[in-house]
Amino acid sequence: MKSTIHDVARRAGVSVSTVSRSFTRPQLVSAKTRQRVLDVAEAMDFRISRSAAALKTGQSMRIAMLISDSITTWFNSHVFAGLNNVFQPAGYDLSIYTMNTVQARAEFFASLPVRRNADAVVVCSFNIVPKEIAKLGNMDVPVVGINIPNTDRFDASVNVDDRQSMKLAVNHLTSLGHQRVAYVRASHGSPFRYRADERLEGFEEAVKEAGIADMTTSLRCPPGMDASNTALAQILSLNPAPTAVCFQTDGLAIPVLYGLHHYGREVPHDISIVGFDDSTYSEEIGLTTIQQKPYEMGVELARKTLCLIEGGRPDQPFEMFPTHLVLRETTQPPADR
Amino acid sequence: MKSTIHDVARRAGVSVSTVSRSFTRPQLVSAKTRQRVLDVAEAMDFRISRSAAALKTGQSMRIAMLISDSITTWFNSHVFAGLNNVFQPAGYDLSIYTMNTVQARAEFFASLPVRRNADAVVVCSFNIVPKEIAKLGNMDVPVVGINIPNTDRFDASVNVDDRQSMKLAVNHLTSLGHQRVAYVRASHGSPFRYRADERLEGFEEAVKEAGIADMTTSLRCPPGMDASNTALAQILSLNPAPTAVCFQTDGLAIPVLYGLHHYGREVPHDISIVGFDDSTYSEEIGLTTIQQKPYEMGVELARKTLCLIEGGRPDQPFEMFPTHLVLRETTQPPADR
DNA sequence: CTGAAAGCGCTTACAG
DNA sequence: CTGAAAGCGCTTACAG
Repeated sequence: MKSTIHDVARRAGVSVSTVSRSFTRPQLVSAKTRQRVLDVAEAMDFRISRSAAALKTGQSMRIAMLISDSITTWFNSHVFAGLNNVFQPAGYDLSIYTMNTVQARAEFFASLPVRRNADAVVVCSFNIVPKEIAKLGNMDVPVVGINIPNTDRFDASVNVDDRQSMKLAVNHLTSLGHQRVAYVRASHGSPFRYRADERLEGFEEAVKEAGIADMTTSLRCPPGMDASNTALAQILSLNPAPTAVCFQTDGLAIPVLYGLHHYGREVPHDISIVGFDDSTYSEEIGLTTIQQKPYEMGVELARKTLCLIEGGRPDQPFEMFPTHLVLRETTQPPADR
Repeated sequence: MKSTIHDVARRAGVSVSTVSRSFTRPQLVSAKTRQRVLDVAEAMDFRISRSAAALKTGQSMRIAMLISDSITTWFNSHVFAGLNNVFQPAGYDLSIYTMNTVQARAEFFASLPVRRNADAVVVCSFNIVPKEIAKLGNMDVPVVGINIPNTDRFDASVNVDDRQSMKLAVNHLTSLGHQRVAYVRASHGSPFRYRADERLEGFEEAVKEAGIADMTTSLRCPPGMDASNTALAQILSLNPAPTAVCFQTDGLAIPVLYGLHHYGREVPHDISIVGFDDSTYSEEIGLTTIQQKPYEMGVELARKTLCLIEGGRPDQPFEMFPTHLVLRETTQPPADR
C-alpha cells in the first residue's frame, strides 16, 4: 500500500542505495539517475520514512524543550516559534515537556524520558538546579538554554541581561525627575523566579544609585486572577503616591494601566508606567517598556543547537541579546515638578 | 555507551522479548521478572528507542498540526497546548506546519512532507479547500479539524458556532436598547477568513432580526500595526456615533477600548463594547465578550484523534462546543435612552 | 557513479 | 510465562 524504498528502487531499475542517496546525498548520484529516481518516487507518492532513517543513523530527530509553565505564555510561545522555524526545516521535531508542578518536575528528572529520544535539550527560562543539569549532561547530547540563570554545564545559551535591562527602565524614570517610584513584581513561587529576582535586584540597584531608595516601594502580586487587581489596589493606596511604577512584565502593567484609567488616574500625567517585554498589545496601547525579542532568540539558539548536533562549535556559544528601552506614551516627567 | 534492549536482556538474564514486553505489555510478564527487568533497565539508564519501536510497529508516533498563521496567537497556542497535553503522554510528538504564505501552502500540499511520517493530521482553523482535503485523505491516516468551515471528508472535528455566537453578542446589545451598533472586523486576507465571514454574517442576521440594520455600520481594520488605530479612528468619526460596537476578536477590541478612554469616550457610559474569544487580559480588563475555550477544544479533539488512530470511532466525531456570553463591565443600556 | 550486504533496535507471531 | 527468529525501512562502509 505505502511504497518503500525497495518499491521505488525496483520501478526505477536501481538499487536501494541509489534511491537513498538520491534523497539524502544527491551529489553522490548522477543527475540523470537522480532525476529518474525522484520522478518514480513522486509518481509512487514515496517519502523517506523518518523513523527508519532515524533508527539507522542513531539520531532521534527530536529535540526536547523544557518549560516550567505553559507554552501559551507570550515568552514561551515566541521562543517555541523561533526554535521550530529553524528545527522543522532541518528535519527535527520539537517536543514540549512542561514541568509546572514540583512533582512533574521531579518525575521528569528522575525518569528522563528524553534519554535516547532526543538529539538536544533546550531549557527555557528555567531555574534549573545543578543536579538537574548534571542529569541532562549525562544524556550525552547538547544541552542549551534560553534565559537561564547560569550557563555552567551548558553547551550554548542565549540570554538577556534582566538586571541591567531593569536599570534602564529605572534610569529613564529618574532622569525624568521621578523620585517616588514603585515596583510591581509577581509573587514568588513563579517559575520565572530567577528572572524576577534579577529584575528586582536591578531595580533596587538603580534606585540606590539614584539616591531615591528610601522613597521606593516594592509591591507583590499574589498568584491568581486578581494579581493585577491587588497591585492596583496597593498602588492607589500608597501614601505618598508614587509618581512612577515599574513592572516586572507588561502582562502585569497592562491591566494595571487600564485600572488606573478606570479610577481616574491619568497616565502619564498623574503617574508614569514602564513595562518589561514589549509583548501583546504593548505597542498598540503605547506602553513604554523594555523590549526583548524571544522569537529572534529562539531562532539564534536553534542555529547554535544545530551546529552542536553536527559536532561543530557555535561562533558564540553564550550570547547575550540586547534589550531596548522603547519610549512610547506612558512616561513623562512628574507633574509636580 | 548507550545501552540497548540486548544489554538489558543479558544483564537481567532474560530474552529481549521479555524486556520489550516488560515495557510495552507488562501484563504479559510475571510480576517478578518484570520487576527485575525494570530494575536492571533503570540501573543501566535504558529507555526504549522510540525510533526503533516506531519503525517496527509502522507508526510514526508523530501527529501533524496544520496552521495558517503563527503558533503564537492566542487561539493557536491554546489549541496546541490542549492537543499536546493529551498527545505527549500517549507518546506522540506534535509537529507544527505553518502555511502563512500562498507559496508555502502550495508547496506543502504538493509535496505532503507528512506522508508516511504522521499518524494523524490536525487542521486548525484553516479555510482548507476540497482539493487539499482530498490530498490529506489519500494519506490514509485520520484527518481531524478544529474550527473548520466544513466537515466533509474529515474523520472528526471540534467546532464552535461562530455565527450563532456573534448573534448572542448582538442580541445582548439590542436587548439593552442599543440601536446604532457598529461591527469591527479584520481585513480580508486573514487566514481566519471563513470564521470572520461567519461572525459577520451572524452580526448582519442579528441586526436584521432586530430591525436596526439601517443604523449599523461594518468597519474594516487593514492588516498591520495600525489595525486597531484605523478602527478607532473610524468609530470616533462615525456620525451619528454608534452607542455600541461588536468586535470580531478581543484582540481588536482591547486596543480600541484603550483608545476610546484615551480620547475621552467612557466605556460603557458613552459606548458599549463586546469582544469575541475571552482571550488574554479580557477578564482583568472587564471586557464583556463571547467566550470560547480553545484549550479544552484541543484536549477533546486529541482524544477523538487517539481513538481514531487506534481504529475506534469517537462517540461524537463531530462536536460543537458551546460559547458563552460573559457579562463584564463594558456594556450597559445606551445613555440617551 | 552504483550495488550487495550488514545492521540500526526494536516488536510480535509462533512455538513451547 | 518466556524465548528464538524474522523483519520493519532505511543508511553506509566497502567493493567494484
